[in-house]
Amino acid sequence: MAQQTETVRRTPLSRERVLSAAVVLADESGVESLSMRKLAQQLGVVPMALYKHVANKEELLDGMVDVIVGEIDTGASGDDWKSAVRQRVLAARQILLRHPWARHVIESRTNKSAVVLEYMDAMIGMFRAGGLSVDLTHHVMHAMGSRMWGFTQEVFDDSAGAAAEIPPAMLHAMAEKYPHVMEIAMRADHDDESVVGQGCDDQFEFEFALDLLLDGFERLHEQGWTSRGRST
Amino acid sequence: MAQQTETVRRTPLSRERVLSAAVVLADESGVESLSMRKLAQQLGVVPMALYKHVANKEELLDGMVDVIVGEIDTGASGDDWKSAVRQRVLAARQILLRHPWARHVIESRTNKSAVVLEYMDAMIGMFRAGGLSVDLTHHVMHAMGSRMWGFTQEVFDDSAGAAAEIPPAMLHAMAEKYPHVMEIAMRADHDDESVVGQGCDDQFEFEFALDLLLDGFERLHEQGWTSRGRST
DNA sequence: ATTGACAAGTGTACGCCGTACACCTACCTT
DNA sequence: AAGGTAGGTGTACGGCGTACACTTGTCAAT
Repeated sequence: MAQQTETVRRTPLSRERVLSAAVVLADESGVESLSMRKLAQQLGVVPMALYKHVANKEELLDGMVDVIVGEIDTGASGDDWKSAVRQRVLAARQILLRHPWARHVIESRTNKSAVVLEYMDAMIGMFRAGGLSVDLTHHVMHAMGSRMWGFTQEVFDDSAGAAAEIPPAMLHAMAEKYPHVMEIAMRADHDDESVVGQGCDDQFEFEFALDLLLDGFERLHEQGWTSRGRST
Repeated sequence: MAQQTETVRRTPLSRERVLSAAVVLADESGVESLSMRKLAQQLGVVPMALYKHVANKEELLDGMVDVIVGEIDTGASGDDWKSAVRQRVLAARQILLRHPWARHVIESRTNKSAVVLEYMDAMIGMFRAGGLSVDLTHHVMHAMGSRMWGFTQEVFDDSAGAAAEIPPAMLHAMAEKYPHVMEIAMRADHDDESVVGQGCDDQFEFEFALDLLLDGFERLHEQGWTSRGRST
């Protein structure tokens, strides 16, 4: 009678199954509420089972980043380096936008996996192929910062969108205390002759900054930049 | 005999005392190991006592950011807007460097305190005083991102400094897999004719990117920038 | 001098977390 | 048939944030 262990013997765990379940869970309810226990439950397994596939939670997060970075479209393009980089970064952005938690996780990771190193190596290669010197490329990569992953750290919170729900009295008080902030927030909010609509257009802001940087890189490159201001 | 409750009745807690003790603790052992319980112990008090002065841990972190931001030297300068902003940002950087944990905390905060809003308002004011339009200033602030606090998100980890401790065999393997990364890492590492010394010079990288951005802002401003590419 | 309100600090307890460690069990190799 | 091994289990521990009920010390009004 001994029934076949269970109806059909569920598909076994694997590192891949663990990681992608974790990504799904983070997409759904945020990375801050992702726990080994909830992840295990989702997979119909006891928490400790996960530890046969990932060393610990840190490594789980590393793996999740790899999954995301692996999704980035790295289709080659024969364009000039600027367009190539631009295209790659915007492709990364498309992916990152679908996994809002990834921003935070990427920033907090300290070890770089093979997948991440490959991505970075390829991007460095784009600048080098464009003729930028090793040194200039080095600085340029630093200047890119997390923008190479397609996100800005949104220090400048979208105070505009929220303005609608703030009582007028408080709005007035804020306008007195933070006149410049309000000026910008209000403009972004109801500037009817612009495209923005609600709040401000994150995509526009991102491309604005990206192009500013790329143009700056190009200018330095054309001027034959060499460690200005440093002794030879 | 009843001794006077305790030798001398310790100085009472206060929000300020709690916050600055938290800052000290984070400076010493990192923000990730800062807990309400350890903080309480440090203050010679039971954990729940803290909750009379901060609502919860989130608010504690907010308050810690305020302490740091409050330290930033905001001495006015009569210079042109570019130098003024540059000076302010580098002042912020000096403070942030002394509190490495603040980077992460500032980035993860979602609510902006009065102190933070004041800082941002002042910085916006600098651009406006320099004659930049509201729109341009808006985009410029986005482009600054967390650089306005004096830090870059160090996505590009200092692989150079670490290279010294990696066995040559692995170094060789890495050079084959990530040639461009290695090229940069090695150059930054033992480029004897540069100032850099060990690894790469973070301060230089920061100023490089900051100046690139500021120069870009200036150029756009001089060209009378108006929402390029957007319909009127 | 008595009262009583109120702010500050305490003690206990709950539910969550990551994970060490010993165990079982199914399967594969020989 | 024997035994090694990889994958899944169960129990348990110490740490976390914090709810809630409590004592205590202080001071103003009576």
